[in-house]
Formats: sequence, structure tokens, C-alpha cells
Amino acid sequence: MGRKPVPDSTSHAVLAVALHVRGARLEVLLRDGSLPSATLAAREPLETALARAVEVADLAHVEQLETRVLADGRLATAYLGLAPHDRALRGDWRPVAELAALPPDHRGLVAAGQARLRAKLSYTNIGFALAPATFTISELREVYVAALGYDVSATNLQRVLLRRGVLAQVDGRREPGRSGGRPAALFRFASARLEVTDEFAALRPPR
Amino acid sequence: MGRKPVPDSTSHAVLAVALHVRGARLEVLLRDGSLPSATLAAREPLETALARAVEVADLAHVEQLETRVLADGRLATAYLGLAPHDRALRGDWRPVAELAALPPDHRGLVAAGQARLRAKLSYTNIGFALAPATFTISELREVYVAALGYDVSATNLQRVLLRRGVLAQVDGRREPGRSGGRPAALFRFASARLEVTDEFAALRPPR
DNA sequence: GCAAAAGTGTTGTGTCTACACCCATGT
DNA sequence: ACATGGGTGTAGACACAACACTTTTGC
Repeated sequence: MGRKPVPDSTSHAVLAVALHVRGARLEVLLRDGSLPSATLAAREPLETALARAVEVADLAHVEQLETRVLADGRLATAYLGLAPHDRALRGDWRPVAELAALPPDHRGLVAAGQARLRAKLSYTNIGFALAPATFTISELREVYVAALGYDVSATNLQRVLLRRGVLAQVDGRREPGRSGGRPAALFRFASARLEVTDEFAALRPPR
Repeated sequence: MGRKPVPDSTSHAVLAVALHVRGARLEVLLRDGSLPSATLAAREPLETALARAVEVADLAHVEQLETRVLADGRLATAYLGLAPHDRALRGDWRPVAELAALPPDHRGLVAAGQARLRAKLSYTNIGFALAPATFTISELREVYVAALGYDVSATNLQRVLLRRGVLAQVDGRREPGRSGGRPAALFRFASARLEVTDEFAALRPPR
């Protein structure tokens, strides 16, 4: 997997835009200073090549982003991959805000992945792929804030996701730290598969 | 363009799911009984191959759908293309409801294109690519009904699209037919480029 | 006048945001 | 008691769907 792909123009590359949230930051997985990639073998499914590219991370959700012609003339299909922080401990993860050194087409793909994630956070349960198995609302809020890039209130986050049935409460509480505070309830995502929770902005089908 | 592509496994195909609305039906463009396609030349941009595939139609909007491995082992990138009926007069257009004869992977791509269109009708101005330059609300309603597959009220369609600034009224009226009725006002889409009009279902950025 | 088609007024409902307030813990 | 963090109650703002009603035409 680590071998350099032969850049003849007939080979097809699979690129990964793998994202996770560490601390308060959204980070992307790099390998040798650029997006991880693998060369597709003949008749190979795209997803297995993707798996080779991001072997290092245990992705919780994967979806195809875009196919484009790279600067060197090769075709590449990019995937968006998401992982909870605790399942992506290995690898060279870098904050998406600090990618000036990345080649321009790779930067564009990261931006596309980020945009896709941002959009889907608003109308799907895609947060399941970035959050650990159980979490408090505050912890989930940090994930959403890092991924969205703007502030979100824990109050409203909880209500939106509970109303939609995306979150379920689980037994147990998180004990407060040294500074006190009420113990926090624990939640999990009700589903670990992508689901659209807010299908129609308008023009809904008649009942 | 009409030549059969050589099916060696290294060539890359570009497939078109070109849709338009004729009468009350959503139709897809076929060529020789399957989706129009072209083989990508070395270093060729995907869009120019797409243009070769659908030469016959003057598409108003194009976006990439999906890349997959076809049954014969070739890679194919599918595009969704939309055209107003009056700009797609030539070609073999068939109702999307009657595609039993199509190969299964092509059928799946048509379904993906239809789903993408349906979703975007609800939160973007994508109707511009299916509607003629000017139209009445009733005419636009027919387009939406055909594309969505369920009933939409002209009243609410007008209000949603005007509220969002997607439609603009234009001078002149459509004279009623023999059976009478009030003359209809004419509208146009304010923009001929895809715009997201309803970005956030929830978790909007703070003001 | 009557039917047909277009368009407006109005009401009710649901979802979201914002913010005040209450709760449970540590020190 | 007080600070800290978690959580609920409540009110306001929109946007949407549904439907009654009015307008403008042909016959």
C-alpha cells in the first residue's frame, strides 16, 4: 500500500478525505504530505481501494465525493470518510485550517468534504460517525462546533436531535470534574447508518 | 461519437442521466436503448466527454452523480443533466417510469438522478433547468409535479419560490384559452445557475 | 349569468432560536 | 453559600400547508 503509484494516465486513483474531530478542531488525515490514495486495480471495487488508502483509520462512514482529472492527468475518485476520534488514533491528522502546503486540487477536495459534512449535519444523523459510542450533550456540541465552524447551543442541539429521534438516552451519568456541576446524562446515536431526518425543506408530499 | 467504445478495462466512460419534462412526465434520454455515454480520452476533462455523449440535447444544468464499476469491469462516471423541454427536441426521450428494459446499473443511475433532482427541487432553484425561459405558475407546477412524482399546489409553489426570491415576475400575461379563465402572470427564474436557497434545516449559524 | 382558471387572504401547525430559569454537584 | 456545568420551560419568529374566497376571463 505504501508504494508510489505509477503515474501513467490510464490508472485510476482513489483519494480519501478522512475527517475527525480532535479537541476543538476538525482534522484531516494526510500521508506523505497529501491526501491518502491508492491505485485502483482492474475490476476492483472503489471501496476496497479506499480501504487500502486509509488502512490506518477505522472509518465509521464513507461516501463518494467527486471524480476529477488531477493535475498529472490521472483520474481520481475522492471519498469522504468520517471517524470518531477514539477510532482514529494512528496516522498523521492535521487541522483542516492549516493546509496551505497541500496541492491545490487536494485542498479543493478537502473543502468539498467539509462542505458536504456541514450540510449533512443539518439534515441527517451524520454526527454518529464523528461521535464516540456514548457522550454527553456538551461533548457532542464540541464535535458539532468543530465540524460546522460556528457556535451551536447545547440546548438546541439536544432538542433538535431528540425531537428527530436521532439521539437516545443511555443509562449512567458522567460524574462532574473537580470544579463541580451537575452530572451529565449520556446519549448515543440511535442509528449507526446514515439517515436523512429532514427530507423536505418545502414542497412536502401531501399526506 | 456514435462509435462503440472499446470495452477494455482501462478505459473510462462518462454516462449521462439527462432528464426533462414533457407533458406530465419525466423523461430520460436514451441512445441505442441505454444511457448515452462517451469514452474519456487521455487528459480529457469529464465534461467534454459528457458533452459528446449528449450532443443532441442542450443541457441547462449538469452535475456529477456518481462513479462506479460497471458490470463489464469498466469505470464510469455518471452525470445528471437537465434541460427545458424546448431545448431538448431531438433524441430518444423515454418516460422514466418505463425503463424495465434498461440494464440494472443504468436503472440505478437513473434512480439516483431522479432522487438528486427531487431533493434539490426542495431546497435549491434547480427548477430553472427544467422550465422554459418564461412560464406561468400552472406550467411550472406541471414541471414540479412530474419531477417530484406527487401533487403540489400552485398556490404554495408560487409562495415558496417568490418568498425565496427564486422567481421574478415578468411583463405580459398568458391569454386564456377557449375555455376562459383569468389570464396568467408570467414568471422567470431569477438565476440560471444553481443556488441553494434553504441551506440549513436546523443548527443555523448564529446571527 | 355561469364555468373555468388564476391568484390572494387567512388560519392553523410545526419547527426552530433565544433566553430565563431551575437542578445537582464540588469546594 | 457559592461557583460550575447540566438541563427544562417558555415565548417569539418564521415558514409552510390547507383551504376559503376573490378576480378575470370565455361563452
